[in-house]
Formats: sequence, C-alpha cells, structure tokens
Amino acid sequence: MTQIRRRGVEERLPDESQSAVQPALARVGAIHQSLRDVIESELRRGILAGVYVPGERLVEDKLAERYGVSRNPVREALRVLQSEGLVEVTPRKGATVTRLSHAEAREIIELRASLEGLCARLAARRRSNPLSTQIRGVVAQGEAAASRGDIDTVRLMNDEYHALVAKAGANRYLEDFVRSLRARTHWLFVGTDVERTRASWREHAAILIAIDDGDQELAGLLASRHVTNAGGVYLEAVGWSKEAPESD
Amino acid sequence: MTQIRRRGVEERLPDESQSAVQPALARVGAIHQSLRDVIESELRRGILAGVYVPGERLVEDKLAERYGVSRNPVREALRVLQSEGLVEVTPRKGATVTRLSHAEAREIIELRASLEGLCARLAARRRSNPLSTQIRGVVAQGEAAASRGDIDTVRLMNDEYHALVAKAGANRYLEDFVRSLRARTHWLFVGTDVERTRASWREHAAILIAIDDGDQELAGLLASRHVTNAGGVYLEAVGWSKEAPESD
DNA sequence: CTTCCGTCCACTGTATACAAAGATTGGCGA
DNA sequence: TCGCCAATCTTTGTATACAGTGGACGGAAG
Repeated sequence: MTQIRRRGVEERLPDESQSAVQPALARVGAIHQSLRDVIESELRRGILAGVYVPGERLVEDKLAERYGVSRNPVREALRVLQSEGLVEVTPRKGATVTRLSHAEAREIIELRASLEGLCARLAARRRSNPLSTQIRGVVAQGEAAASRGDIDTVRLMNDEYHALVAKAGANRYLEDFVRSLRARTHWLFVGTDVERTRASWREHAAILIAIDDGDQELAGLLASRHVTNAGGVYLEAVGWSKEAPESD
Repeated sequence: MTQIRRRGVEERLPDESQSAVQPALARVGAIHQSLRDVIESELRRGILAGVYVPGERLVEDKLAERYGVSRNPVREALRVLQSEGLVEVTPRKGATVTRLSHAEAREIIELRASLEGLCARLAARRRSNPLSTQIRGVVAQGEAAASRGDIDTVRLMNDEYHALVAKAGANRYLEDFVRSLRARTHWLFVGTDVERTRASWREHAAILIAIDDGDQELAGLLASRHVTNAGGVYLEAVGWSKEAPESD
C-alpha cells in the first residue's frame, strides 16, 4: 500500500542535469521533501489513524520495503517519532508503537489539562487576538460537523481549534509541547459518543468567549476542565481519584 | 580529541565468538551503548559546555571523523538533538547549534517559569514526599559550594536540584519537558555572578520549605519567580516588559 | 568595475553491504 | 516427556559508496 514515488529526480536524463532549461524540474530541489520527512509523516499518520496499533512492532526492513525506500530514512524517522513519544525504541530490539500504562495516561492528561489551560490563559491575556476570528470560524464549522455527525470533519476541526488556541498563547515552545501532548492523546477520541462531541464543542465556544473577554482565569479553568472532561471517560474507567482538579 | 574506542567487539578473535568462555567479553552486548547514544550525549555535552557555540555549523563528516565513527550515528544523534531543540537542521544545508532570538529566549524563560512552578506545586501537593530529604541534601551541598565559589559543583547541584523537584512533581511528561527547557536555557548561567548564585540557593531552600509544608500556591509562586529571577538579567538586557508575572 | 554565468567543491540525502545481537526452532540427552 | 543446547534466522547497528544540491570561486562580457 501507499507506495511512495521514488527518486523522481534521478529520472532526469543525464544531459538535462547540466542546464536548467525545464522550469518544472529546476524547482524540484526547492520542493523536494526528504524521504525521512515523508516516512516520518506517513508513520505518524498511520499511528494516529490506527493503522499501527499500540504495541505493534515497527520493523525497519518491513517499513522500508513497504514504502519503497532504504532503511536509513526509516531509522531517522523512527528516532524523531521516538522523541515525540509516539514510538518506543529498545536497544537492539527495535521500535514499537507506544502503549501507555494507565498511570501514564493519567499523567499525560493531567499535564495536557494544565498546559491547555496555560495556553488559554495566555491567549486571554493578549486582548484583541488576531486569531480570534479564525478560531470562531473553526468553532462554527466544528459545531456544524458535530450536529450532522461528520466525525472526520469534527476531528479535523478539533485539531485545528486546539492548534489555534495554542498559537494564540504566543509561546512557540508551549505550542510545541501542547501539540506533542495532543498527538499522544489521540486515542482519547476513539470511543467518543455524539453527545460528548456536542458538549465538547459547547466547551470550545465557551473557552473562546472567555479568551475574547480577556478573562484569563476563566479561560484557563475552562480549557483545563475541557481536557479533563474529554479524558473523563477514560480516567474513570481506570479509577482516577479526582483530586483537586480546581487547583490548576 | 576525545577519540572514542571503536568497535571493541570486533577485536575478539573469530573462534572466541562461538563460546562465551570469557565473561568480560560475553557481557559486552549487555553493556554496549550504541554509538548513536554516545555521539548524542557527547554532542549535547559539547553544546551545553560551550564547545560548540550557538550558530556553529555541525558538519556530519567532521563530527564523524572527530569521534571516529561513520556519519550514520552522527546523523541520528543530530535528529534527536534537533527534536530537543539544541540544534537546528535546514534541509540540504545541515545542522547548526541553535541560536535563540531575544523573543525566543523570553518565551522559553516564560514557559520554564510556568512549568517549574507547576512542578513545585505538584510536589507540594504530595505531602511527605520521599525525595524531600534528597533535595535537602542537594540544597545543603549547593549552598556550601556557592559559599566557597565552587562553580562546577554549583552547576551540578543546580541541575540536580531542578531535576529532583521535577521528579517530585510525579509527572514523567512534565519532568521531560522541564528537562528539555532546562537544557535549552543553560546559557542563563554563563554570566552569573556570585551574589546571584547565593540568592539562587536561598530561593531553592525557600521553595523546598514550601513544598514540605504542602503549600502549593507558595511553592509554585516561588519556583516560578526563581526562574524569572535567574532569567532577569538576560531579560532586562533585551528589554522585557515585566507584564503580569504574578498571574502564573 | 560590476555582473552574470559556468565550473567545481563541500556537503547532505539515500542506498547497499556487512557485522553483531536477539529470537526461534529443532534435536538430543536426561 | 521435558528441558537444554546449538544452529539458524531475523533484525538492528554501523560502515561505505554514490548521487544530487547549494554555494563559492573565477572568468568573461557588458
């Protein structure tokens, strides 16, 4: 599946390599994405989409063959994904898709709640945020999609919403961290029912209002609670003692 | 310099490879660290120690030759360091040691202040923290080293202190993030004078007391302010408007 | 003197080859 | 029959080779 076109550049005839007479080819270098990048996003997409399930082994050779590249780009992609926490690598045994323990899941949700809260608070601090209208549009689209049960769009808009709020916090590093945490909690949404989805978008809307009002405390609290709510089903299932969520 | 012993395993005679009669050699596999790991920590150490200065190009070939390995481990190590933010890689141009803009420095300190505050708050939440005595020891050592002007020990203990407080927060992901941020702000300490160092250890001690008292708000506030203070000299130099630090 | 173009060189991107460690399976002995 | 050992296979770790890009340098034309 998904055989990636391979080394298109090499398909040029030898004599063409000297003169950049063909503009389409001349720009190949600029457009060219390294195979590592391609493999990296392909693997990430696969993990997030559930093509590769938690605990599954990711054998370099197999992946290289599947995507039609050598092992080198695959290895480097795996390193990147490892540092993102999506895969775990044990020396001389290879990589597997990360499987979180209950405790780890709890910790990751706890932290995500804190950091999303921080994002919202920072966003609220900056009055007249230029991203506000953009976020409003996403919320509208998300609510609409939730109403008609369009799961794919809902997930897309959900990602977009959180990305924008993080960006509105105006701290690149926080933004990065939150993105990383969001990627690692994609499994939160697998069993989400329609009602919870609608509630989620009501929360999104409420957070946006608080941000626009410049109400830092409220925005932070709502955003933090939003994550906790989304994680609620999972956390209760593993018996999380709801200790002091209000202190974040 | 720092030539790493290379492929010691291969130095075994061929017949030895069959029988594990020599215990010392038989255990090589278990002890063996991959070259990538070695190169990675070597490069990280180099960057943090100032051997590689911000903006400096890190050419794969040169590094490979310097450490006596091939380019492959070097490349992978660079990927890891890239994801840690210590090096920047531009496609087809190679890696350089990250050089932060003033805005980025401000953001990173702002975030570190928040997250260290969160660590301290979480640590304070967990009464009778088992790491408490350990931290107390580090503080004692750090204060002593600061008094006698032993910079190396001070830096060591400082790192240890922050690592332990992060650990006391009992959230592995937060711990990772804070470590990453700490690594990226090592330059904060280059021009630190003796007086600031002493003050820093007084703050460390005060934070610890608050943690032991279970005073979440105070611990968080002190820890957050501690980072802001440490970054103060730098931030003032680049003209940071001190807006609402108390809201974290 | 400047500017443009071509050539060359340094470097990265990718593939392939081989060595070492771990997993597996089959046979042999107790 | 069960367990242990060895041979084999699978997979990772590392090295080397080569292709392609981007930049630097130098020469020629304006």
